[in-house]
Amino acid sequence: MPAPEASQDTASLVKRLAGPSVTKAGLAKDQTEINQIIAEASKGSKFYDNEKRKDKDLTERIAGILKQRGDLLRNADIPKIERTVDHMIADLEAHRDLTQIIVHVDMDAFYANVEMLDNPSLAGKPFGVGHLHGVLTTASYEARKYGARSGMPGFIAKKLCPDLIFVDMHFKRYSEMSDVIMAIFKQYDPNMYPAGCDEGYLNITKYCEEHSLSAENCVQEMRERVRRETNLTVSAGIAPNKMLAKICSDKNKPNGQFHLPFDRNAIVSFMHDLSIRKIPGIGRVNERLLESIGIKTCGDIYTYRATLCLMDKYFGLQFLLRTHLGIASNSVQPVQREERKSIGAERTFSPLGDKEQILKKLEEVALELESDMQKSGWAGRTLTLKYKLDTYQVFTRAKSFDRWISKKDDLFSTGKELLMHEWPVKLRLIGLRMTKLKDLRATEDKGIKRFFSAAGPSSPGKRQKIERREDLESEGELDAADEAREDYESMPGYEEHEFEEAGLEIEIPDDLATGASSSGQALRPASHAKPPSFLSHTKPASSSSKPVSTKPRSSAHKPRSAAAPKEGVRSCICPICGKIMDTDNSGLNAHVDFCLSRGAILEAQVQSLNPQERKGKKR
DNA sequence: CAAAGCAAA
DNA sequence: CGCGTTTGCTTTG
Repeated sequence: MPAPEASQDTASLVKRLAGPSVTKAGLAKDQTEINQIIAEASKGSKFYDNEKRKDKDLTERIAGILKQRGDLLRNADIPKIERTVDHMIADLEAHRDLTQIIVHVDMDAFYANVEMLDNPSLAGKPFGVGHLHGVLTTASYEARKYGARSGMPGFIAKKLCPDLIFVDMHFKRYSEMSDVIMAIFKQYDPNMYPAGCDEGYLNITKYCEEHSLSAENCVQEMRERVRRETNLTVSAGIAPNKMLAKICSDKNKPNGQFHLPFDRNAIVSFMHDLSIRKIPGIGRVNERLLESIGIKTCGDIYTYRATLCLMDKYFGLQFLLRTHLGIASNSVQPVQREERKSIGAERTFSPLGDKEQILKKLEEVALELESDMQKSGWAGRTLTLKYKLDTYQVFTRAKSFDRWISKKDDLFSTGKELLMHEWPVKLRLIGLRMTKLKDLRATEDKGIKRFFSAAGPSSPGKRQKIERREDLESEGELDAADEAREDYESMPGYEEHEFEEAGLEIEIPDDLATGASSSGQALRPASHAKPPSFLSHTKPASSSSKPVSTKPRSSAHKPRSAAAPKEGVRSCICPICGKIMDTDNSGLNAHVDFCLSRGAILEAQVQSLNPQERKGKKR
């Protein structure tokens, strides 16, 4: 037993080292001991030092937040604030929608179980999919009992479970099986939303109606079909919205399902004792931030509502209130747009300091990116170089162009240019990412041209976007925009499934129609009720914290490009400058881009007038 | 616009 | 022994 560190709170560091996917388990009896072993195995490494540094940073950040909390609470009219928040809650409650039956389906230890299918001798044995020298993508349930988990480095998993067997990955197989199960799910909801290759969301309201089935029987039947046709098991959660369904699918995993009563009180009490860490969107950092002010469970959110209101900028009051109430989006849609935001490639290697060797890696990455971009038909205007020092510190350097980039030579030379500016460095990872993309395949499907070219939809590529917005009025929840990616042709390398709770695409508040504007809500910064993302650095208290100004300051806000314009064909108005134009969608987009970047540049310039000197260490 | 950081699959 | 990859999004400068 290692003696407690002399320094300070070792607990948070030990927990951090355990990795991000420690959440549920329900398996390993003594997580503490496991965490100790992990910490022990990591000690002395550069990775460990880096985690230690991050942990210290976070601890300091928390100290700053707590200090500010003290200042704010000192001269605040708590009862009044609480009344205000209670109004917000009533408002949210008034919009609760229990009419839709949402299901989250999640394959059990997907990769591992597929491997077991192809190699029955693995049954009952502890094994992990991955290499001893890499990280596990999945661990069999047997292995999980020892604390081995996905995302864990092989050698640590081996330490926890000496008999652990390492099994190679077979993406082709997983993808194949994925197609099979998705096809089954689609029969229950043609609009289902696949969230990765082994899970998805369904709205089975209609199916149940048409087949006179209860939700539970329906899901039971669906799971049984999957098992029959693939010999794989799937767990499911049934609830009135995606967040709840996601949480529920984990409740009786593996090979089980959980049905949450569609009842307000049942839901709120379900949330009451639920750890905030189970909420999709709340990760390790946000968990610690919330815990620092006393919030461990969703029930605690209500207890500390006044504090949260006062510190909305850090914690995202709206999001947390909805979480506390168990309210979230219940909109399930197919994968509604190919609006990809970025495309990139990166690679880790044993630390290198030699220029030629590093440039070689960069070239490989550039080549890979070019190939990917070509394959999927993209070009971009901003290239970002990412590099990780041998100390595990990560940096990014970007450069924008006035033309579209996609060729390897451009990628490489730009990446080199950006990198040379940082020289000398010793790296363990290098990567390139293109943003501000242009869809090379979409140009002629868009806008008016589409009316003339009755060409076959045969292109092997992607679908076009399908915007639709009318349901904005519909009431209840509604996502502003569910993201979705797709073609997992060139699949990444890992997925991290399983038992990690993992996320789901988060729900999106959409302050528009819902709550928000109506009643007098105080304090409503442009803070989306999105997931939290309450990071931000400690900042001076800016005494402006008066949650009592019954006026939502909505106007002075930068027009979020995504929220406004839709498929325009004829004349449209630029949401930024108001100019009226006759152009198609891509024309408008180009103009909007221009407007936005013009504003951003101006802003950036203005701000850089008073330098801030804050660059840090590096080297 | 550029850079850092969080989260999720 | 040697702790991954891809994407999206928010915040800060």
